[in-house]
Amino acid sequence: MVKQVTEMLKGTLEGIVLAILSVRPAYGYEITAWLRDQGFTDIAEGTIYALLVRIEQRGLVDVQKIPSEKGPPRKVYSLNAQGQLYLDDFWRTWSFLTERLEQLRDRIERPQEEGE
Amino acid sequence: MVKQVTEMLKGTLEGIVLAILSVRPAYGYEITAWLRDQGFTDIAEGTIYALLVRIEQRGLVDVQKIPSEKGPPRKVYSLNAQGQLYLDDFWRTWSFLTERLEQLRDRIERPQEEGE
DNA sequence: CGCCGCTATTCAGTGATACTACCTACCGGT
DNA sequence: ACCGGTAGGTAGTATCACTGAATAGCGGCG
Repeated sequence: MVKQVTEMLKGTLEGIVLAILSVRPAYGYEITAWLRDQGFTDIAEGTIYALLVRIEQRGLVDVQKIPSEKGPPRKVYSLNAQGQLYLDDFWRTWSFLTERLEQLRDRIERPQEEGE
Repeated sequence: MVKQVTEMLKGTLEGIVLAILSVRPAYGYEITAWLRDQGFTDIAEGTIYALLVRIEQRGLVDVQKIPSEKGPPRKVYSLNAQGQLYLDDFWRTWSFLTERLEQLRDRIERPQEEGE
């Protein structure tokens, strides 16, 4: 029943990853693990990698291949200037959405103020 | 460039419409107009109708055909018990997402507290 | 040595959702 | 008869996340 989060993540997950990369560069496996840690337990492995490929192709991130002690080399992504602009847009869009949703929720909780 | 809202609406728009219907019953044309009014200027006409068909088929709303003075009859949708349960789930999922995003934004704005 | 587990990435196919771009239909006014 | 506003509907497309794999490097255990 509750696959809502899957659909709600569309468009948002991208912003989340860019936001993570704005804190510091990271690679796919690391990001996935961190997200699971934060409670996004149902984010599939492949999802993050596909997303990273997309944002790389759009030129929002720079990539560096760095050898790992244990396993194949890591692709470390870092946010570039264009990515930062896109992230700013993301936060604006997100704020717009949250404001509208908050208004709706308020109206539902206080039906007498239905003034419209 | 800024089609972010389109992707971010996926999964969210459904909740928004259900939330609107929880305030009072409404019909498609009315909902679309209201959304445009609220700043969702790029929501296409057809989108809402398709969404209403979906939630009706899932049994989240009840439908009543009511004649209009000007134009074809309206299909007035109202949230039923199952829809209310689904809406509750939506708010839970939404809260989870906003909390995570707020945490992320806070961490970015205060990078010295990166403690993790 | 061979297998397993962990790290790390990639990919083809599927499903859900919103958009584009239309079409149908009812009504009143010119 | 036509047009604009009201009202609903649909086929095709694009995007995005998920499923379920495969590939590859490395270390440890029997």
